[in-house]
Amino acid sequence: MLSKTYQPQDFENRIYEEWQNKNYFTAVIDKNKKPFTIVIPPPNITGQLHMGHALNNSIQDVIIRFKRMQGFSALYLPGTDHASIATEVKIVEQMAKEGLTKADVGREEFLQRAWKWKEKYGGRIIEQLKRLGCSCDWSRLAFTMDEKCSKAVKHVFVKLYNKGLIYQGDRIINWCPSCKTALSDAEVDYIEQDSFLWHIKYPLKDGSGFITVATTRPETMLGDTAVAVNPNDKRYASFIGKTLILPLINREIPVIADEYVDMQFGTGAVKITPAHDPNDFEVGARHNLKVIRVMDDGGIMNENATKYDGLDRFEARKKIVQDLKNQNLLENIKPHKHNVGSCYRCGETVEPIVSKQWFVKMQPLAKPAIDAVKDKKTVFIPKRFEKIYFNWMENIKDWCISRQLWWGHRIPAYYCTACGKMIVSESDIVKCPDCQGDVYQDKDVLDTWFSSALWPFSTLGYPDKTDDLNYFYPTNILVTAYDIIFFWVARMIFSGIEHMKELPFKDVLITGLVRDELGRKMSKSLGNGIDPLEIIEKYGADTLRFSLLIGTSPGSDMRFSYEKIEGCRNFNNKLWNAARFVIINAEGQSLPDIFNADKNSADKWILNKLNQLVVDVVNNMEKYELGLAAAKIYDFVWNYFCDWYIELTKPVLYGDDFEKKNSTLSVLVYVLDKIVKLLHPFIPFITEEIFGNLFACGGSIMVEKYPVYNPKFDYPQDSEDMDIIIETIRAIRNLRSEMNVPPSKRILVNILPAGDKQIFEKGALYIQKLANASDVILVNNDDENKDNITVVLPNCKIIIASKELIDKEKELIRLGKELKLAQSELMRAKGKLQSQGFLSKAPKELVEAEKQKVEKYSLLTEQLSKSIESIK
RNA sequence: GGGAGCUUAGCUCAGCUGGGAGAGCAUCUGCCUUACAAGCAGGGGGUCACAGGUUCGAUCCCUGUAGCUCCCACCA
Repeated sequence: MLSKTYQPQDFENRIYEEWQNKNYFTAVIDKNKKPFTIVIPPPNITGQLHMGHALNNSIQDVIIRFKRMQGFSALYLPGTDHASIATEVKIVEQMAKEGLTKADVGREEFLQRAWKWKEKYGGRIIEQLKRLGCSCDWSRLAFTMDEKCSKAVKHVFVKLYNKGLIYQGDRIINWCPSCKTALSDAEVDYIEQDSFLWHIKYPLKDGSGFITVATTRPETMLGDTAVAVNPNDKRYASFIGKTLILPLINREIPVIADEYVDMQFGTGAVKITPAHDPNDFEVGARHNLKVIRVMDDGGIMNENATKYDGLDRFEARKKIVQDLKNQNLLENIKPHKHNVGSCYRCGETVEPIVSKQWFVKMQPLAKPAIDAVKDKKTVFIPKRFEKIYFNWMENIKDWCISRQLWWGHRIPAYYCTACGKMIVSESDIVKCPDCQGDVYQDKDVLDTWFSSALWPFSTLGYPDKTDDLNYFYPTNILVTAYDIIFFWVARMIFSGIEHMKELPFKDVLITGLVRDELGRKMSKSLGNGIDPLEIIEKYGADTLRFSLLIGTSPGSDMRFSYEKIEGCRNFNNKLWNAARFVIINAEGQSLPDIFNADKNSADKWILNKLNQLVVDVVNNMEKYELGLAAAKIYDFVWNYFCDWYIELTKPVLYGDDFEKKNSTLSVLVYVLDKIVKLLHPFIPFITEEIFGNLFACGGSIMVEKYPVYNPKFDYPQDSEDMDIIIETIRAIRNLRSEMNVPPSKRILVNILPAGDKQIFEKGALYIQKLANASDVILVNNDDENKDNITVVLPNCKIIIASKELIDKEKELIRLGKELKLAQSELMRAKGKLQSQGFLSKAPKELVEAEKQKVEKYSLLTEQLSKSIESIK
């Protein structure tokens, strides 16, 4: 027996265990079934479940459960990401507490610690996903650094290297002085900061004057190897080719001309520091300038900085500015806002520096990846995100993939200590193949996203041609937030094309961000994050899932709100109690088969509405319009099934005709069964619990069929008739309320049908019970008694003769209101029909409908006026 | 500098290809009616940001304006 209120804590965990024990999550390769695959965006092993995960995985789970119920062999492949930098930062922090550094423990021990850490904490988020109810195939749980994925990484690296798409080179890259590693362009966040534009005088060697340059980073001047001006700049024409003396260092540097210089900005003269600025690096390359690094990997000035050697870069800046001032070389300091790049992991200001790194050549990979999306082989939902994708792909630069970290996939390149030869190899190398000399492996590891890019196929066994890969690839849909389109989605697309010759997924469903109640991004630093687990504890996973899904739309951010959570909890409670009603009544009865049952008009009405709902919902689900689908079911359950159908069954259930009772019960059970099946993907636990109690057959709703349209239960006429009865009940209730009739008071209701009398004959009992009437009498004509209150509806006239209940004034006001409404409707319809354009161009049905409205409302107006007259 | 999104009831938001504005919450009135007070019945509340255009007809399509938000670029 179900408890009186919905208590998710009583069953969620138990049900999840049952599902696992029965292996319902394990996808089976079945040639008779179509596969449907989703690979999880692997959460970082450092992570704990946050609202973003909760949203993202709820969506994936809804889709996979829906497809599973539709008969697909549905695989929801879970896994975690080693998160190179993020994890390494954690380990370093952990060691710092023991007073240790990476250098102290060395690579081996560091990695041991990292693996230990992974074993201890890497599974946290997996357990949390289980609490959420995710039906992931845990037997296929993957990890970006497991054997399978590592094999794929090495294979791909070697393949791309041999193809000339991976190369090593001295290039300017983003460097994090805190993490002490190179970063890709995508890993740098730009934050606007208030700073200054320092104007510095660079004297000419011949003593004939000076050029003033403007810079935001005076400390880099120590690495200047030229000053550039625009070739069209008349102010500086005579300076081009002359030599300057770099202050503080006294290096001779040339004045060069380059189109890159914007004449409008600053002084129109730019100091060129090829080692510490990406643009300057380009200019330097064009003019064969020397590249002089003045900082080390920790952001400390080096020996090239002469007397500033050993100073932190920001200390050096202060000192240099002071020294320039003292030498009278500082012409001006202007406040200036500019964007400063910072490390996306630690927030430290990144330093562009020239360094030897590994790169992926992007042009050849990007081209087919752009075409594929243009050809709609992969579709973004919503579509607008395709622009973001194109924009990035079309302007892509080579991808810096080497990281000076220890936690990650080691680059499979080896160097011979004897002959210096470099060997790139999938298998481990111990001796140089040329000279048999000792070799050592490249010390760097790969960007985390290098392995993530292979995720849709590395997890299925690539490069081996496994059965899984053959059956489950390509995957069907990728569900992810918009903030990792560049990091991940784009890279998976070109990787899938390059290595599998097939796109990794058909659809990309982009989710929005879950913001806090004030609309702010949830973040650690703000401390405004809401823990999904706390919500699950208190309200249940189903409630959390439903609140994240109902009424939301792809790609747009949503606001978390406790009000919504409670609303969804209330819905679950409503569903729970509706189920309780059905189960209490149906228990122990032997019910007739639904197809043979003798169905009354209410039964037919709800079956017809259910059919419409099923069609709508499946349609929405197929298009991944989960928010709409959920809202429609919610509406049906509450406003049709509970508020009307259950109430309509009561006169039958509390009557004494057993046959009718059992027929109605069979419909109640049938509809409830479909409801919980429709809802199961969204709220899997409560629906399973109800299903189990409803049928007590030991089966699981998880493996039941998703509802489909049933042509046997199409009852358009009965449905329309019942709508009329409902409308009539509403009108009476409305009248009672406006007339202040106490709920306990029963009133006699006369009804004069406007058309088909049968509708009301069939519906009289419903009207009586639901409108609290002492009796309902069908009359043939209106006696127009002045003491009657009448309500004119399109299909009938309600006449109530209880004059003691009537307040004449109120009744006149009410009738006046109705008359006004009817008149405005009449005008509207007439107006439409007067337009020649409408008559000739609008669809015929619409014109016909308007004509009928004119008829209907003229009649209504006439009758209402009569009523008003009669009361007066 | 380039691009995207948003602006709908007091609040939070839906509204799929143009054919009479919706939900939840809040609010007001009345109800402990034997599934549910986490509830029931009824009510009030909107120039769909603004201005043009296309159309017989625009919340929806086009153009422009304003405000807010975000992404990309990185003029030193």
